[in-house]
Amino acid sequence: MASTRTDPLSLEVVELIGTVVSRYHTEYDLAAGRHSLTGAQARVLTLLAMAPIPMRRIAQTLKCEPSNITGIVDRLEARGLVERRPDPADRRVKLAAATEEGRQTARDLRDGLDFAREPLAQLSHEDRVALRDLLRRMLGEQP
Amino acid sequence: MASTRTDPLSLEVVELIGTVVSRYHTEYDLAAGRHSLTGAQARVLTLLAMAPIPMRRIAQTLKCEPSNITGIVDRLEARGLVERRPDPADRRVKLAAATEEGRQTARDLRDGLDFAREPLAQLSHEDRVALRDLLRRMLGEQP
DNA sequence: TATTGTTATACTCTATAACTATA
DNA sequence: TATAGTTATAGAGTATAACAATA
Repeated sequence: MASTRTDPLSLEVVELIGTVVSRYHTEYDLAAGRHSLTGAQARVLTLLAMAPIPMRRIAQTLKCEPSNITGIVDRLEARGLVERRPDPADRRVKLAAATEEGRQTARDLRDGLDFAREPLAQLSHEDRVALRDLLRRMLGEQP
Repeated sequence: MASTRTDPLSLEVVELIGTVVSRYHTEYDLAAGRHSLTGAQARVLTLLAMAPIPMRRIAQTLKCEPSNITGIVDRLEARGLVERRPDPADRRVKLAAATEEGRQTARDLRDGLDFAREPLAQLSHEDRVALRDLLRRMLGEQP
């Protein structure tokens, strides 16, 4: 088998994925902008809409330094989308949690992500099933 | 047919693509970092490695304001990876062009993008052909 | 007048290091 | 002493507005 890094087919797939990434990124930031959120703020809010988590774990999930999260949560908190709560089990920890308004904004954000509409609409149901299975396998998830 | 924005299959595909985007982004920035480049600098350099283009067109391609490009090209130029040239046809225009060292760095950057290695290696040749065709169709390119 | 690139400004994100309050 | 969160700082990316040179 040819190397996964140099054969023309793999290079083309990587380039196509690069195009998808660029397009997804553009539309994600657009959707965030409609709610006056930056991309980073939207990602944190989406995370917190699922469950309250400690500041440090937000940083781990987003792969950035914990000190950055302070400012991002500050700005989300100033807008009433997020709040900090004490952790009864460890008084050092602060749990960041989405407010009801924050959860609603997260839902709007997801529903407003146009990515699903235009590019995905090019594919039939069968195509989407095939794409889902390929992506699952590629990412090493369960079938 | 169910809405492309709300049916469970499409939502899962969008989520899977989100995971791919996150992973691609992480590895792209890692590859750029190995050359002491930021993501934005790496994207501009990759673009200029193909052909010299006016400052304004870089901004259009990257979907940002032209004023931002000044600083990014400044930093690439300070490292000898890029140079500004006059456009003989229009003295207002400056053409940004990769130097030989810049083109070599762009090649190293592409070859060092590990994305092709790990996730794509999970797929057989036939799988990659199928993925390529689905992505092409999704992005509205020629078969 | 319109366009190209730049400068100036302000905000956000990012990493690093030092600090505080807990553990 | 170790850890969680914060503050302070500096660099980079971003948008906006105003400017000089050229068309």
